[in-house]
Amino acid sequence: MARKATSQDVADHAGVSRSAVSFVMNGRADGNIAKDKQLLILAAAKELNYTPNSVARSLQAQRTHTIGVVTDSIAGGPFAGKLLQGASSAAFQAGYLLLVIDTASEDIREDGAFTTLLNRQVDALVFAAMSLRAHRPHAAMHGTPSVLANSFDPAGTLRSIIPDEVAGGRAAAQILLDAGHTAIAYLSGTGELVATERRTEGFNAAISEAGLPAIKARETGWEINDGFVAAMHLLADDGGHSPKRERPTGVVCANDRVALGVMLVCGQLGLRVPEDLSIVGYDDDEPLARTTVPGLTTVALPHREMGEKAIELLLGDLRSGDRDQAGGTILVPCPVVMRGSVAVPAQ
Amino acid sequence: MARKATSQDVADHAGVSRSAVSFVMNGRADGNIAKDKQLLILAAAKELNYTPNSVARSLQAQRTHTIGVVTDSIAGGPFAGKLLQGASSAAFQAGYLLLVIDTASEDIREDGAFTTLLNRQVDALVFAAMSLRAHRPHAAMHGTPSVLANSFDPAGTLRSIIPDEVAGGRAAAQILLDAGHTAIAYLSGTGELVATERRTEGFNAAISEAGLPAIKARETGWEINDGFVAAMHLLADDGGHSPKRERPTGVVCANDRVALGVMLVCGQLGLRVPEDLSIVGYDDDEPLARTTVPGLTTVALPHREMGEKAIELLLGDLRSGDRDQAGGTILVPCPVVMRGSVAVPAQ
DNA sequence: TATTTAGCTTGACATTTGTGACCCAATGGA
DNA sequence: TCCATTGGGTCACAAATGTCAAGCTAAATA
Repeated sequence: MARKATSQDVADHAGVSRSAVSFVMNGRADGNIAKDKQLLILAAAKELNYTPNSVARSLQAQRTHTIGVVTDSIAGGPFAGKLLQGASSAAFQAGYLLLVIDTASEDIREDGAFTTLLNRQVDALVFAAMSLRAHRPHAAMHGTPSVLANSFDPAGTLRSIIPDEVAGGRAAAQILLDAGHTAIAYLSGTGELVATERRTEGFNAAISEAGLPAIKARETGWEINDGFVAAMHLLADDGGHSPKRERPTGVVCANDRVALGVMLVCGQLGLRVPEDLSIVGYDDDEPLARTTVPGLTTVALPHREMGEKAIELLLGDLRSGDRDQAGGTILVPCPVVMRGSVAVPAQ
Repeated sequence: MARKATSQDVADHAGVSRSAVSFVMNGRADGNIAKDKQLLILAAAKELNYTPNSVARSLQAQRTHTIGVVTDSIAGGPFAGKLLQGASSAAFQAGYLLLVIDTASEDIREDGAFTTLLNRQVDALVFAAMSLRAHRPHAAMHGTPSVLANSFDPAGTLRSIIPDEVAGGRAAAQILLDAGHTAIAYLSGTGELVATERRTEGFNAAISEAGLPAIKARETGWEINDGFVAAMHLLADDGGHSPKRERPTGVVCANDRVALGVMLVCGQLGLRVPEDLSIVGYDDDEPLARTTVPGLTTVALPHREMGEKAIELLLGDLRSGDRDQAGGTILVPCPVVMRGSVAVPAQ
């Protein structure tokens, strides 16, 4: 394969000037170039299979059709890449490509990442965190269309796209309420994560609105074993020591791994899921939640959608030509994924 | 923030010509530019914080310092992105960035992906599959430095980087052999995957070299539940129906999810891991393998290393200026990850 | 003093594209 | 006949860079 054909090659081949080729390729031919010559040029272009050199085009137009993405860690969690996949495909459809730099959570690298992207003349910037957290946006993000994805600016100067965790927590509770449960337990995870706080807020709101007494969250870790231990305390018969402790018929878990731990305890104790205990997970940790028996009903984190939304927003900016945008928070809903781990409580 | 500074701006600011600036920035100043002017130019560059516009540079040099990656699916498996992470960081260190396009396993998109990347003048190409498989390389990959990662060309015209699955299967067996096990079971997964075949080949070789009788693989699926079911058959006491069936003291599993299923059965049957049964997984499915109790000893797939290796190879090509490379297969070893699920067998 | 030479500096070109300004021929109207 | 208009097409510029060849100044040599 020789050198790529240039517009000059096409012009020579068709016996016209390079400008004529350019006009045809950019849809400005009507009224400038005769119909027959248009066809001639088009034929020549096809024969040499000419496609404009997008580097030269970028230089001239001052637009690279490229969006820079700086991320925490591509391979971090189990849903790693879902956000990127959403962003990538939304961008590609609009003729844009992504330049992704992974800082591996080392803040020192962030500065280098942004200046590298700026040198490359990206049209817009995204900062994406792999788990929801506050993040002060880099200086480079002002003066170029930018959004934060799955993270938010404490100062509120930049738009941020985050999951609607409050609604998510509410939805998780509502799944059980709708099925008719009243004895509900809540394993909340631990730490001061903002996601956890908001989920708990939503959960409490739903319980209270349903007219049930407040439910105290039981703090657990985030792993299978943490769910296992917590469920042991929660479900095992204590021999009648504590007075009239009611065993819950449904439980909302901090994430799907914890939910799996609960499932395992049920197996051990001879409790059937969902007949004896309904379980709701969180995150839609796919290979896990889909392959348990029964499948885990869970509230999904909308990673893919956040990625798509981020790009949509930026493309809007680019079309309208705005340089700097006001801040604001876009909440993306957390859809409920119904599988088989929830049922009507036994009488 | 105004327009980015150009080399002309720096030249004006320092009172010299643009060429002088260019010389200084590219280390060709000695013997061409007086020392004091060099300092002057450097100062001006720093003050305007000038960095060369890499689009213009790319156009001029016919090199974009960009490598195109076409992939099956970024968010496919649980290790999705590890390969990309390795590639990305290796590239970044050398001043290259990655342009990644995800075809979502739809072959129709592949053509568009490659031509898009070619238009963008990428210096090199990678095709990466998320699970090991044969893949006929796209025409675009000839004529530009290219490699296949985690996939191989049936015609053998292109270099491919794949895990050394034979050695991996051998290593899995060897872990148990080294610990002194002789009663070993093998849950092999199912389907005609090339990875499985090679692992089995390696497993059998190790067993035979150890002087043990051949072990028949038990086909299972790939999920937690498949491991659960298989282990039930394998471990449950059948009440003495089959004559003198020896219970294995160690088991090699097709992947970590299957291994988890086996662990669960042990819990149910009251068998302790690793005292009563040693378990070896495969894949190093991280959040899972690390958080079981005990941690799962497993053979890791070298996704990260394959990504790094792919980039190293391509950077070598680019440095040497070769346009087309001969085919060949690079095997990347699968390292053993020792955790707690293997012990010396009980007497 | 004339001429070479070394050191330093700059002008000009090439990379490829899109586009505003321009040119030419022909036609229509005055 | 002359001017203006218009359709059809081209020239030249701008985008920012790297580099080669040429130019210039001052010192050094014959």
